Amino acid sequence: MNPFATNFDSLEEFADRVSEVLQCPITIEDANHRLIAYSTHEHYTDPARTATIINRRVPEKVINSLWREGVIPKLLSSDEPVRVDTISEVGLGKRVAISIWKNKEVLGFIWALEMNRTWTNKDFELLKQAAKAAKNLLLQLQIRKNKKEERVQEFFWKLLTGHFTSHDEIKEHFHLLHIPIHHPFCVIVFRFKQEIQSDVERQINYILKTTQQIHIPLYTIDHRQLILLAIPKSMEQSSNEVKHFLNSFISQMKERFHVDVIDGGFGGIYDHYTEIKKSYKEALTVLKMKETFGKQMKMVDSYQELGIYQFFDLLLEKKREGEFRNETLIKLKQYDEKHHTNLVKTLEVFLDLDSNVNETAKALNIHPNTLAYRLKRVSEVGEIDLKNINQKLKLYIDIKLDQYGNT
Amino acid sequence: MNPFATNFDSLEEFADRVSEVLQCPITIEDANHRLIAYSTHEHYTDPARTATIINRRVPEKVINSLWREGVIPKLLSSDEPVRVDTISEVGLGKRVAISIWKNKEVLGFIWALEMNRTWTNKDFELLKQAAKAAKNLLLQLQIRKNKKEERVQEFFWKLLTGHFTSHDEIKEHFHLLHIPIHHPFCVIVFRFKQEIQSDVERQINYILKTTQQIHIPLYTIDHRQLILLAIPKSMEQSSNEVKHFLNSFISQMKERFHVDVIDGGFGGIYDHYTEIKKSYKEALTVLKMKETFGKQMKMVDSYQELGIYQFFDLLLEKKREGEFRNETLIKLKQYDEKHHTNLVKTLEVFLDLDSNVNETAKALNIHPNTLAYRLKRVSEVGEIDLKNINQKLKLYIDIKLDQYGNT
DNA sequence: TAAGCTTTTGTGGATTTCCACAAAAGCTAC
DNA sequence: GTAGCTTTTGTGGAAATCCACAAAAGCTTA
Repeated sequence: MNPFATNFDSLEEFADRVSEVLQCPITIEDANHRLIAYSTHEHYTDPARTATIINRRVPEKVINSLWREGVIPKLLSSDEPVRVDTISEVGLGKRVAISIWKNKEVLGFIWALEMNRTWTNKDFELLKQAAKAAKNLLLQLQIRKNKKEERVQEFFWKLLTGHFTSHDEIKEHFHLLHIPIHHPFCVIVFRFKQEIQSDVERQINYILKTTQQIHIPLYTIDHRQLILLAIPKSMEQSSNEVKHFLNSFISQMKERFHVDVIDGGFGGIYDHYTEIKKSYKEALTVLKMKETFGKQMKMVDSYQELGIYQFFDLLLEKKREGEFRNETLIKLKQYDEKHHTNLVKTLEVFLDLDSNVNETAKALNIHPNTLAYRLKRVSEVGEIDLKNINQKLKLYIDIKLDQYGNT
Repeated sequence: MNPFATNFDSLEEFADRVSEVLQCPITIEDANHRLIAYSTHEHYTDPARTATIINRRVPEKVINSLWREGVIPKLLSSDEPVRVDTISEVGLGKRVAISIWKNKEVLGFIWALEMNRTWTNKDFELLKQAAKAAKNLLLQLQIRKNKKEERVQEFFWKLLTGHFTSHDEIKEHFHLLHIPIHHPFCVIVFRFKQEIQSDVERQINYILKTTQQIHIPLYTIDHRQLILLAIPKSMEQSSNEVKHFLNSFISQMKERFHVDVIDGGFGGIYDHYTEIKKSYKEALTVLKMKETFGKQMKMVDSYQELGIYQFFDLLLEKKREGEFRNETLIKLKQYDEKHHTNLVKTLEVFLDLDSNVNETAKALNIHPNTLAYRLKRVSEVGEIDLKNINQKLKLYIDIKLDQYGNT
């Protein structure tokens, strides 16, 4: 007879019942390792469980360990109980886990601390029955969440498109939707290789809900793009934190789910909620520039780091109107064309590398004297003084702009 | 009895009559040394006169010599005949000159080659009578010119404000107004210290009409500004020619007429007549930037030479909208404020001087090691890598933009 | 006033840059 | 193919830069 066949008023009651039957501490999580319920019988509890209960979610380092050990992949691929060995670095004692399924989707997990006893086949069977019973309880949670989600999505798009005009008005909305928020914040945009389908969406959700590097009160998906509102933890290191999250998100998507994220970028970090739109636009600019200037933008993730490329859009627009003709560049290009030389490219690399002779020669695989000769040629042909920053800068920008314009 | 009391059909006839009476070659010029008429009796003629007749105006080097020798100042200040000695460098033989007056204004000059004879008092008297007689003949020319001038002015303003849309249409208008023109051209703008009054206007006209460095088919005056349409002689050196003219105009206004021209600038050199407006706008931008960035713009006259300052207007506009916040600059400025240091200024000079340590130290009157220390401080405080051109450039531009914005 | 900090100046040596000169290699056009 | 050009690579020495270390000077604060 199924000991979980009765009706339960709450998930807490259910957790206690399972604990009672299996004689061990029980923790129930949703698919994103958020704590849903836990048993309260006084048993031994390991540090991992304590931390989970206090934070109402599983600590990220524990999740990372479970991925590394292959526990979670196993749970995501079958509905059988999985034995987990001690992982002492993260304070995790021996336990048995099982995933809760609905159709082909995992709704959550039940974790049972193993204590000092041997699990019999009967125990495993009971756990499987518990998982089945938990399904219906979890489904009810899901439905309530989905309704709210729709309203939240709409709200986020309004923020991104600048629908609201006052900081306090936005604050009020966050409050009404029970979304905890504070500043400073920024918008992160990821561009995926392919349109984001619902399975990938679930995986994204998983990573976003489990990460504890930064707080993500809102996110939405738009074709190949994933847009997040992110709140870094510290004030000082905010930019680094976001950068770090961005990179770990991309590598986790790749490693855990084999999903290719082409790139990501984030806009300015602001305090005023009306600046969400701006940060969003800036994040998109970062992506655009990274796409155009591949190589040299490799390490750039933020709008701040874009440097002069911040205003390339603006300049390009003017350039299209025929502004900013650069005689020097025209002459150099003509010369290159005619004599099959590489003056422009040489100059570009030289300027890229902060006018460092040695590095440039190395980068171009030429003798330093060859570089010197070419640069002398550049001054002559282009009638330019490379010691004059103004001329130099203008030329540099025009070279870059030229590439940008021709893409 | 006055031998010039009769009516003359043309100025040529008049010139011949004067030549006959005084027994020497006669040349009549307007106030700007344009040839109006000359006698044709076969007499000896010096190279200066020959060149004047062939070009229909006095060669510029001859005019310059006459200024240097004090001849022209004398002619402009009295209606007495002036004896001019040989100036062999410019092929000018001995002659006697007199200015033609109407009220307090000089309308032109009569030049008489002295030949190998001695001038008597009677001869001088005759020359004075000739000058008086020439007055009425010249006035008729003036009136015809003034009417045309009004139409020309209107046309020029239409060009400057972009009233015409087609190159050929403009060409046609030039043709109808009998204004010889060809490309490439550019617009030059001078800014005077004070509003330009009619006496200064006449002096300006004098210099513009006598210069042969570049061709000036149109010019107009607008409060403190003088706007020219200029056509350089050569294709290759066009920019240098305009630059040279610009500087000599300013120094001539100063030396000859004691009129202060604050500054001048010229726009791009273009081929298409519809680009007159653009060149004009660019010339104004040059003046604006020279005003704002005084020192470092000293040698800059053209839009080309403006370099990165070409798009400062554009950037400033964005900056006013709250774009381009530069964390580094903010931090540096805060640090300077708090510790009474000069990190920003030091950095600015360093970047101005193309990151040259020695020159910067010299310019700031500090020890090179002090500079090194300050730069190290800049990297630390501003969290910036001065070897990264992108960061460096952005910071440089933001520093300059900051100054520009605060003026 | 002394202690603790930042800033300036000094010294010396390793490294890099700059420059002039020259030989070698590669292209182009007759 | 060879003469005349441009381009590349090499050598060596003067000048400039970079860097570590340290002393001195200047400010701030208890």
